[in-house]
Amino acid sequence: MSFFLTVPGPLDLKATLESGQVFRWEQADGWYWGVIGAHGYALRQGEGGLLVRTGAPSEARAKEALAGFLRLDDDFEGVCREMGRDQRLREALARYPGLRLLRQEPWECLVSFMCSQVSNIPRISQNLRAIAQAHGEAVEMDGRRLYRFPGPERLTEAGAEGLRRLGLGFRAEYVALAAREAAEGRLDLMALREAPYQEAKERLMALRGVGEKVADCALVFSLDKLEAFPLDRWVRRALAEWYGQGEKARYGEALAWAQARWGGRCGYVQQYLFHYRRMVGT
DNA sequence: GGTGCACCTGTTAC
DNA sequence: AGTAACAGGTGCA
Repeated sequence: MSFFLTVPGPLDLKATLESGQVFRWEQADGWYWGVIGAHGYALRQGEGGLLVRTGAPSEARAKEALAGFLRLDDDFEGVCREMGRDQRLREALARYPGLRLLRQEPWECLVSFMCSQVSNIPRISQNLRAIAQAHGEAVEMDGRRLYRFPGPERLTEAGAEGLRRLGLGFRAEYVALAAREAAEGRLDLMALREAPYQEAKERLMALRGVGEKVADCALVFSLDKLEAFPLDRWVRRALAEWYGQGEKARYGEALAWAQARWGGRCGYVQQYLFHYRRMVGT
């Protein structure tokens, strides 16, 4: 099935899918291929929206899934107007209009950022593809084989050793432990969507291998906590160079500074600072 | 509570 | 081509 998805406001598909939020969307034949929920999708930039091909059962269901994934329920243009009051963000917005935050599936998102520590984007992608290919359910679409991300039960079976063989290194143990907690019902990620920021963050940080930064990534990219502000090397560099903040400031202090300044826009601001600073180069 | 080191291994930089 | 530093942090002494 194929159709056109009208999107209000700017949407830059490439920047959105390649700005380090998601790691498994791949470009081929001029389309971006990936899985949302149980179905395969191919997306392509269009004027005023996206060209969509999908194996989803109905157009209505596909549109609903895409609206959720792309966070079309956010007032993106309103957020941009507010961000535009800041000099640096205005530059970033001019350069990358339509860079969106995504609403990912929490389990894959958590695993993604557990895998991200002291790694790099090519390797993170490789790790996640290896996990999906080895343990995920295949989804056929238009002659391509895509994979769903395996659930906690399956990754519990795979175990730390199995994950290590896929190249996760020391992160394998962390993922295996989190998988077990989720599979046994001690970790309910979906429930954290309803919990307040601080409470959800504390639950995540109780997991081995999840510190403040990884927790904030899971919170902002999958658990609807747009006040989260993941502070990685790039964002710290941006705050130091552009806002006179100490690059070595304690996480909590830098976070408080950002939240006081940007409030519920922190998620979007972080994404723009990260992407812009990374594109500017070292 | 803060500091310094180890952790797997693919990329990247000489 | 080969080698060393570095990479979207975190746990632990």
